[in-house]
This record gives sequence, C-alpha cells and structure tokens, in this order.
Amino acid sequence: MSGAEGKARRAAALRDALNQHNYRYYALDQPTISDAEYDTLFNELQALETQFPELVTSDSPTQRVGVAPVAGFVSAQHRVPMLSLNNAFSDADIHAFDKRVREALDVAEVDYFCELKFDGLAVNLTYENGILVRGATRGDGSMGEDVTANLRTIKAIPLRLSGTATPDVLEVRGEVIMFKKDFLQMNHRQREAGEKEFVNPRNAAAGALRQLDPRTTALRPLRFFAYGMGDSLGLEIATTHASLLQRLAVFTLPVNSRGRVCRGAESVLNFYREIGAMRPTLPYEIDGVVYKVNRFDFQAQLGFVSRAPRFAIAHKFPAEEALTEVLGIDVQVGRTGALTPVARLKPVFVGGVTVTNATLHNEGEVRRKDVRIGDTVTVRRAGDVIPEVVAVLLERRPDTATAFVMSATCPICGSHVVRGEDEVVSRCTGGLICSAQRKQAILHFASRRAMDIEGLGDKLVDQLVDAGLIKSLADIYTVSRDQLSDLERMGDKSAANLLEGIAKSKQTTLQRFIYALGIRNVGESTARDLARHFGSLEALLDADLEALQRVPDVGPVVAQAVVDFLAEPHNREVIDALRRHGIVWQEAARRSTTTTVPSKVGGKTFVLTGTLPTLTRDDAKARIEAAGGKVVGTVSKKTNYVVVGDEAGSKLGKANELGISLLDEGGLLALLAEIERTNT
DNA sequence: GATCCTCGAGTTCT
DNA sequence: CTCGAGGATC
Repeated sequence: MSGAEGKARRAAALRDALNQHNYRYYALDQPTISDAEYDTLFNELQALETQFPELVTSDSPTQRVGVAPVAGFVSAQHRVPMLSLNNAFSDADIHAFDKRVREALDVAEVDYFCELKFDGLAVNLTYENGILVRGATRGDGSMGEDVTANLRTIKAIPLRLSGTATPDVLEVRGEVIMFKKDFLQMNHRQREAGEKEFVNPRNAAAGALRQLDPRTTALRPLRFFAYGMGDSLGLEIATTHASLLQRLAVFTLPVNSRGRVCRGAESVLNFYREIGAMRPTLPYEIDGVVYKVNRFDFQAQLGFVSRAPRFAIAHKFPAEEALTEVLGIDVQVGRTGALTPVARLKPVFVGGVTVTNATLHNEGEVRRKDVRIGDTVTVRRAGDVIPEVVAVLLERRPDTATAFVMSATCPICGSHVVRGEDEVVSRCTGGLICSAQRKQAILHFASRRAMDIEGLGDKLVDQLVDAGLIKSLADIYTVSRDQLSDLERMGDKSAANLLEGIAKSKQTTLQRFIYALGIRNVGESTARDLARHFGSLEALLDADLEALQRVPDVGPVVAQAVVDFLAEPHNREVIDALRRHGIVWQEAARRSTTTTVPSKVGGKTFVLTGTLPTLTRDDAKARIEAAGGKVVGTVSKKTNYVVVGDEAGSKLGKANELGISLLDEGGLLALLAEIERTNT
C-alpha cells in the first residue's frame, strides 16, 4: 500500500468520524467525545488537507466556511413549493380541524404526528446524490434566496447524507434557529465588544442567514431541525410522516426528539398542554406545535386549500405577556377630535419587540381596567401586533398611584372637551383651530387612499403647520419651493419631489376628493356611494338632508354629518379654493345606484386575509372591484369568497366555520379572468 | 325591537 | 386588527 493511499484513507476516516461526532453533538445532543478530542481530530484532518490539497472534498468538515463574500443573493426556485400552515388558537379550533379531517377521510379516528413549531427561519436544503448542493430561504413559498454558503457553516446541517442508499434528489425542509443560551452568550459578547445586541433569537438567526460574508455567519451559533420533505427522486417511499422523519435521522439530519404520534383530538391537545408546560425550560423558542395527519395517503386525499395543506395545522400558544409599569397616561388628539388616552410604559420586551406605548382607547376602558399611573400591568401584543394592556396587578399598586382623569380641555389647543350622551369617546371642540386636528386632517387628505400626495408624511406636516405655511387644506397647493427650503432636512431634491407629488395629486377622482375632505362618518365606501349617486360635486353641494338619505347606506346620521360639514362657510371656501388650484376629475354621468349590475359573477362579496404572494391588498381590491365584485373587511354569511394569503388571520377560521369558499391568489386571478371573459 | 352586516376610526413598531 | 356604531333587515 502506498503512503498516499494510506493518507487518503485516513482523511476519509477522519471526515466520517467528525461528521458522526457532529451528528451526536448537534442532532442527538449526546456527544461521545470531548470538545478537545474533537479539535484534535479536526486539526489532524486540516493538517492532512493542507499537506495534500487533492484530498480536500467539498463535504469535508473543514470546508464549511467559504471565504468569498457575495455581492448579493440570487433567488432560488423551490422544486416543490414551501407551504404555510393555517393557525389554530383554541381547543375548539382543533376539534373542528379533527372533525373536518375525519369527515373528509370518512374514518372514525386519525393519527396525527405532533411536533414543535420552532420560532426561527424555514429553509429548504437540496441534496443531490447525498451532497448538499443548495440551501434557500422560504421566501414567498415558491421562490427564496440562495443562502447555501451561509447554511453550510451550520454544523448541525450535514454536508453529506450518511449511508449508501441516498436518493438522487432530496429537498429537506427545516428550521434554522438559535438556542436561547447561545443567544444570550452571543449578546453578551456583542455587548462586551460594544456592538449592537440582537432583540431575540429569531431576529439574530435571520440576520445571520442574511450575511453576505459566510465567515460572519459562521461566528453565529445557529442550529437546525429537519421536519419535512419537498421533492425527492429515488427515495424509498415512506408511508407516514413518522417514518419519513426516521429516515431523515438515518441520513444524520437532526430531527427533534419531542415529536410523537397522537390519536384523535384529545390526545393531540394533551401534547399541546404538555409542551406548553415545558416551553419555558426548552433550550429553544417555539411559538406553538404542529399537527400533521401521519399517513401520506391520507394527506394526499385531503389535499390543499390555497397554499395551505388541509392535513396540517399549527396550534399557537397564547400571546406572550409581560409585566411593566405605567409611567403616565397621555392624551392624543385624532382627526375628528377624538381624545385617546395612551399608556406610556416602561419599555418592556414582549412578543419579539420592545413596547413603550399602548392605547387605552377611551376613558371608559381606563376605568374598566382601572389603570392608574404608577400601576404594574400585564401587557401583550394582541393579534400579535398591537400592544394591549391586559390587566392591572392590584396587589402591586403603590399608594402614590394616581387615577386618570380625562381633561376638560384639549391638551393641544385648550378648547373645551365634550362627550355626547351614550358616547364613549370625548372630543375636542376646537375643530380646525386645534393644530392636532389640522395636522391629522392634512395627513388624511394626503393619504394614499385619498389624494395620494407622495412625500407628505407626518414629520413634514408637523413642520409645515408649525411654521404656519399650511393653515387649511387648500394651502397645500400654494406652498412654494422657497418656503420649503427653509424647513429642516429639506434639500432641493426633496422639495422638488414633494412639489411633484402635490402637482400629480391634482388629477384625481370625485370619490377620492370627497373622501379626502374628511367629513365625519364618510369613509372610503360612503364617499364612493356619494360620488356615484350624485355624479358631480355640484349636485352633492346642492343636496339637502332628504336627498342625501336617498343614497344607499346613508341614513340620518351620515346625512346630517354631510349637511353640517357643508353648512360651514369655511369648508365651502376650502372646496372652492381647491378647485381653483386645479384639482380636477373626470365628470361622470349621474348614475342611478338603485339598478344593480346583473352579472353572473359581479356582485359577489370578497374578503381578503393575509399577505398574497404578488398582489398587494390594494391591487387585489382594485381588480375585484373592476370586475364588479365587492371587497369587505369581515367574513359573514353573505361573503362569497375569502381570499387567503400567507399568515392569514382569524378571518380564515371564521370562513371555515361558515363554510365559505376559499381562494388563493391563483384562484382569484383565474376567477377574475373568467369574469372578464364572460363580460366581453 | 332585535340582530346582523358593514363601515369608520384609531393604533404599534420596524 | 378591533371596537363601536350606523344602517338594513326581519
């Protein structure tokens, strides 16, 4: 035997040994050698490879960290789309899910594979002939970003599948996460080094994967768990999810050990409670558990609704709550003068972000919850977004705690405050005298759904109003370049952009114009009804109470609000001035709104939920309306279709409850195309 | 008069 | 997203 052959064999043996130890350490959490022993083997392999570079293989443990930073990521198409899961929040949701599954399969009991739902980043690993050739982020589900070089640095991810019976192609689905203790240690190091700390393990992991230089990623303590499969070629067929996971484990892919098969809804819910109880002591963060119908033939039979499988569901844990202190209760003034108490909180980290403010809605709410300044309260992010004060810890109330009293005068303009009988909100009576209301009115006027003036945001409105450059809506159109250049942070370029935005907004529609005026109780929908019914601004201006009430969906309250608005001479002047400054729209013929368009497909009611892959909500809405459909915000019996996007909210649950037809973006587009065909 | 369906308005943080 | 309330319907 030649020396070279011996070296090659030794290198191969070292690679195998190191890969095995890696697997024991990262996947099984049962190392059989010490770190020092591991390092000795690693160093030996490295020395061999340095001496004989021809021995280096791409799947060698020494080759995890590439050296070349990339300029950007290229996109990567998944061979089989990465799905999103529907969410459940209650036991009832799970019973409903189980019932649907049983009925669809026509069986008495179903086995579910229950597993943890890691709070990390879903990725797709592609192995060809057992070698990791590509790794990509989830992206929009069908296309992600190629982050292979970064994923290769994660030691829990095998560069080569173990064993000889490796498939020709295998897409492995899993989650990249950071363990809690690793996260804390890393943040400690960041702090020592005077670098910025990360907010939570999930963000830290996400940031690490998006590094352009894999050497940076390699320094971040990332982990990985595999939980599924996409495409496969030449893989011996598994018949259940459980057996698939076993097979992945044989390939030395890390599979979490807490998953198990449960039969029926009650058993599944026990799993949920069990995991929920151990959640704080788990070494990683999870945001729920996932149940999948175990048998693959059943899965195939159940199929998909939009982009989510009907055979699986994510059962989320309740929103995380945290304790903090109420430092003060401020009052904000809205466009309509509504005074909203807002709790200023001692910054607290909850649900992945630092919360400092939480609305208390109105005085009644403050009273009901009995929130006082100085109180300790529990806070959560309702619907995972908007912070909410849940309750006060009365036993921690200091003697110094002071109750909130709604001021009798507006905190901004000093006008007196009124609250109608049986009304919940207090309002400032200052109207446009109140600078807060004026600012909000201008912001509303400029907003995207109204006049859509690009570049006119809240900071700028603050400045323009405070400087006295804008007193009424009409003044927006008389601001000059010179006046703008005196403002802070306003260069020539920004000024030009704003003026262009303002000029562009002059071409508009009657509906937008009416909406932009900010008449009480007249939102987008009512503005559209008014525009359609009257056809011209003049007709609307001449309308009296009765005429207004003949507009569909306009009753006494809305009609009176319009009359009041138009009775105000100042408002008439502003409207005249705006028109003089060149605001125009196409005059439409007055249309009777009583005749409905009798179309087979038009007149259907749609509800949108979640994020669609390519269309924005506004686009989707516009296209549905263009086809004669209607888009509303809540699901009810009258809803014809619910269009489901990614991260769909509670509306999807409601739709399932009521048995409403579901569409995904593709389904919607297909339906719209059909409508267009039938209409022509 | 009760109930259901929509619309309007307000809100947080990155 | 959620609440409150206006409008329509039975």
